[in-house]
Amino acid sequence: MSQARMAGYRPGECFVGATRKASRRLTQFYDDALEPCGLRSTQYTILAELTRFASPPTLAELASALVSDRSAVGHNLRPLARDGYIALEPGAKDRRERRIVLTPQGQSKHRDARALWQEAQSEFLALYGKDHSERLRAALLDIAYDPRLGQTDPRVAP
Amino acid sequence: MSQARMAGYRPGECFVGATRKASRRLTQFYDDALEPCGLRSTQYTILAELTRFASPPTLAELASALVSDRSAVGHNLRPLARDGYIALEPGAKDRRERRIVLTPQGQSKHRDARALWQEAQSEFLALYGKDHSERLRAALLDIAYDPRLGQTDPRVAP
DNA sequence: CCCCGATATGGGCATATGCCCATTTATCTG
DNA sequence: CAGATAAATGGGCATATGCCCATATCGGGG
Repeated sequence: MSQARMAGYRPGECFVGATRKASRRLTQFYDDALEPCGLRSTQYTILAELTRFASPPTLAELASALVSDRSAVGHNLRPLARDGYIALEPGAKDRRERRIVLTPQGQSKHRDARALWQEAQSEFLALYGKDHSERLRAALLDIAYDPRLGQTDPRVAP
Repeated sequence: MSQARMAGYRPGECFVGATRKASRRLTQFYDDALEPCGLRSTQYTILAELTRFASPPTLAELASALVSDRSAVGHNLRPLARDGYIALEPGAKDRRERRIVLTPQGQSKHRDARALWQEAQSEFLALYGKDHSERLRAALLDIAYDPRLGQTDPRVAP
């Protein structure tokens, strides 16, 4: 939009609006950085989260970690499974479960992507400063994991 | 996920990951609050942004204000147009433009939704405190409108 | 006035997100 | 153990987001 039209504009005061705007801008920033490896921010985040579990998580466990809906995670896994980065294995004890396994190709892709991610991460830190950035991230994670703001998946509610 | 499995889990350090997680949680919080009026957070945000313009904006102007892609905004407008809350009028001078007009029904719906939104907003403020909330929002809007993080729409790039 | 490059938008595709409902499997209760 | 209940997931639908390409229109240089 032109500077003239932008002049009278003031961003709203809505917290979800501000968060979603920042989310879109940052997604573009990280997507640009990850572009050489062919992963989107969401896909990189999923591979990275998988490496944080001691053993392959179920869909519900990964969804909980990602503060996302189980079905959404299920959908998000399809392109990754199609490209061979993850595999879904039936649970050994509970055969309703699907354990999400990072394949060797997935581990390799994660290492490649991590280097690109680190560049974006460092650039962001350089732009906003370590203290400010870390306070901001802590505040965002407080919100993300705050059960007072609502259940991530209503099917889990008591 | 069970407390036992959650115990060993630590959220990542990625800024876009944290922002997207917070975005998903807050979207659910505001969506729940807006549910009685039938609007989603995104839709409420669009109606609210439209009231901030002195005259009906073009798609590109609204997309810029929302830190979103022009095509995405075009798609987002369809349900709102279908339900009669907005209308697209050809630009008077430049007939390539579509000016986005808030209809009387849209203005009415916005008023109803705003009351519900205000409740969620107040509840959020009560949970996180005025100072902390406002600092957080300012930090997020800084990021959202920071051109150093990338163009929102590559078609605008030089 | 006509061509040419730039601009505003639309269509199509892919991924992202979440809801509801159906199916499968586990567990509990009598 | 049979039936009811609960839990884990998948399928289908709708919206959200963004990319690429096509189309319509505008504005400037001959």
